[in-house]
Amino acid sequence: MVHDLLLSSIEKYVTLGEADREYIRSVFTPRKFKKGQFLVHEGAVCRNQMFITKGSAITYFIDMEGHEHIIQLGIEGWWIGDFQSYIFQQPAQCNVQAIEDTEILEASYEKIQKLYEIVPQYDRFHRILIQYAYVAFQQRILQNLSMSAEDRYLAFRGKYPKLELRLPQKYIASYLGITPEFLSKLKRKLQERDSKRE
Amino acid sequence: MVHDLLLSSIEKYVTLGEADREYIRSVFTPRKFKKGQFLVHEGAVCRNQMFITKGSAITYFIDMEGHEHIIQLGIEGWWIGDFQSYIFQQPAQCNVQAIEDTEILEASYEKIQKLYEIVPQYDRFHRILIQYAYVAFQQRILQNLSMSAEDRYLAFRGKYPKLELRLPQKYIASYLGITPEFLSKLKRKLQERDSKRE
DNA sequence: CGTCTATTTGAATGTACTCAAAAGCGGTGG
DNA sequence: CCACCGCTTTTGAGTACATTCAAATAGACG
Repeated sequence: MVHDLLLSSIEKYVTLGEADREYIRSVFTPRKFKKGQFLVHEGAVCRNQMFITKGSAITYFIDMEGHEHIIQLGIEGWWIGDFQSYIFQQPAQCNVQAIEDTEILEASYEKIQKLYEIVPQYDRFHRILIQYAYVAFQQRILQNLSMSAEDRYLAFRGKYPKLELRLPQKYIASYLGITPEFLSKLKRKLQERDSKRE
Repeated sequence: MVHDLLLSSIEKYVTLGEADREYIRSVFTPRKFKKGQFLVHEGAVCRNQMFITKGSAITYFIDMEGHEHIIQLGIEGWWIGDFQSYIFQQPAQCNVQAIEDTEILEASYEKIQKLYEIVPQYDRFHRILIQYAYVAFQQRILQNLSMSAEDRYLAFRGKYPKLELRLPQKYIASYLGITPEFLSKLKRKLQERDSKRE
């Protein structure tokens, strides 16, 4: 039911027995957030592993000039949180906020530690998850270093067509590392180019 | 002797017994590279975990315009390689190259898998290493998104004063995501500002 | 319907890049 | 030991990509 998306997401990477599934279900509890609510506040410790089952959320950082920069964004089926804060159980540099009305499954750091012991496959899963997250960050650094804003936007659209439609443009701009104004101009330029082609 | 730096680097994060140390020593074998030699070639699989005991090396990516972009740089006491290629044992997108005459300790993927079983503390160590690497990438993304080239350069100098002195400027520029010409201009501007202050 | 926020548009500006050329530096061979 | 070669760094002029600021327009929500 509620946990199906979570379990199938885990089982993409590791094989679980029915007992494992049952235990994982017992560890993760549902929670709802209204649009705009905070899943994690800057300065607080991110105490939970959080998996989105409905809606969407962003993790962002506020720099010294007060500008927001989105590190991570996610919709249902994705993990969200301040990973850095969670891993080291230290105060978060980032805020995590719901973009739509959002439902998550969450489990505390302590419960996850225990889960690792009882379901070693989950331990393995978590490691794989970190590795993928690491690789995703590396790709993002490479893109930021080597591609223009236009190319990054096109790559984003290609990779996450669903997000493009659901998230406000300003968040996509922030994720890409450009201003919302410039993204708007980029989009117009691309549209003009498209219409000329016909 | 040769393995001391490696062991003390591991023991910063986990506690080892003498038997553990002995086994780790047996797994890692030394290897030397001349300045300019490749530790890993693009397209080949990065088969080894590599730890620098002397010298320095960079991991870089070549984009479609033929420009190099440095993802990672390291001197003695640092791990180096194409982590993505190593983790998934897939062909590397990157080259890894010695900047000075360099000596490393290396262990194959298979040997490391066995090491995980025999020395569980090494398993734990490796996980911690990935977590730190992940966090470092996140910081780098944040810096690229929120800071000017000048601020990034100053942050780099503050964080890695040793590297600043030993590596050619063009590699530092590439790591920071700017052209060598522009870094040269930045340095002059900073010098002029310093001299005025006196 | 009115308010609040998000998006679009335009003009002026700034940061960083490209290209080209000169200067510096290190290694190598005569 | 010096001269030369190749590579790195510096410098300058012109340019491009992206930002800032301000204002208008469009959408979303109560």
